[in-house]
Amino acid sequence: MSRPDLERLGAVYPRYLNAVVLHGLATAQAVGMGPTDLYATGTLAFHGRMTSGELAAKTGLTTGATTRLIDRLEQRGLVRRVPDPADRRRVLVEAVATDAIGLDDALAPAREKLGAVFVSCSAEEIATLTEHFERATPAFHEAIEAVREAE
Amino acid sequence: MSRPDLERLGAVYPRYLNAVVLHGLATAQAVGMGPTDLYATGTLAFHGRMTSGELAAKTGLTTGATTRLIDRLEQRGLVRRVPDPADRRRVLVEAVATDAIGLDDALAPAREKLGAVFVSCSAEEIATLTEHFERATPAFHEAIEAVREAE
DNA sequence: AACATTATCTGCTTCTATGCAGATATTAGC
DNA sequence: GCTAATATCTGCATAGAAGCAGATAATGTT
Repeated sequence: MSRPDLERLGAVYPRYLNAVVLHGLATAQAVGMGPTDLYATGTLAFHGRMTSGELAAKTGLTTGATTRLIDRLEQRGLVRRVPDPADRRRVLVEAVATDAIGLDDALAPAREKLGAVFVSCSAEEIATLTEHFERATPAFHEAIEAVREAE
Repeated sequence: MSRPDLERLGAVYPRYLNAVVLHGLATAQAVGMGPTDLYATGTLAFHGRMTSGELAAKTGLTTGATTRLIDRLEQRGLVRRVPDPADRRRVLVEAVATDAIGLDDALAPAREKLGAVFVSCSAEEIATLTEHFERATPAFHEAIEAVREAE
């Protein structure tokens, strides 16, 4: 953070991240689930099919806890267990494309407020932001792995 | 989301938010606290002094649960209770400027990976990003309030 | 001065996520 | 085919967060 323009970013960015995570926690509470459950569902939706073990690795839970996690999600109809035909020990888990939980409603305020922020941007700014998000996403995932390994 | 450039953003952004929140959860776990506790501490650090009641409102907890929250944070030396001289029923809570918990270490990977993303940006792009974060932060806080009220 | 209101704290209870260790089922290696 | 390794599941135990209702203390209101 030596460049002068990065200075200001260094002050703004932590507050921003704090707000994003707090919003995530509030959203989970609004739909009546724990944060882990909600964001594991997101992970499944974005990543696609995944074995129980992979999900355990991504969430940082033990395999036992992950079984229970999947149970909870399945009970709510958010997720489906599919036996892996190639290896019948394994269970593939996939997100169901239904909002059985009112997540859309819970995210409505964020969509509205953030939408307003984005709409007022020029096409060029949107391009810059989109590219940033695209690059930041894997960076966060790598950071997650690194943090978990550091224990 | 009608503009063509917003289309792509709409696909990228949810994944990005998911990654940010997951990283927040992993960080909390790494420092051995619950997500609420960690991000309440952040809120205190950024907002400055705050009464117990205000903190309760910001976290969405009851006042009783907030008392316990402050107890936990105080025990870890992250926070200090200061009696309000103007109104002695009230307790002001303020963040202590010490990293008694290894948060800096836990955030190191994110700083590194994200730092790499930012450093490769032009000054103009950094300006765009900084401005966006500045505007998105209050938007998220408003969304949090809206979600809480909607219950 | 008496009463109502507000702010925080405490005792108690509950709920739920998680870990751990062992069970079960399947595959892989020799 | 027998043994070892792997993947998921189950039983049990625990810890910890959070709610609720009542207690305490301070302020404001008439």
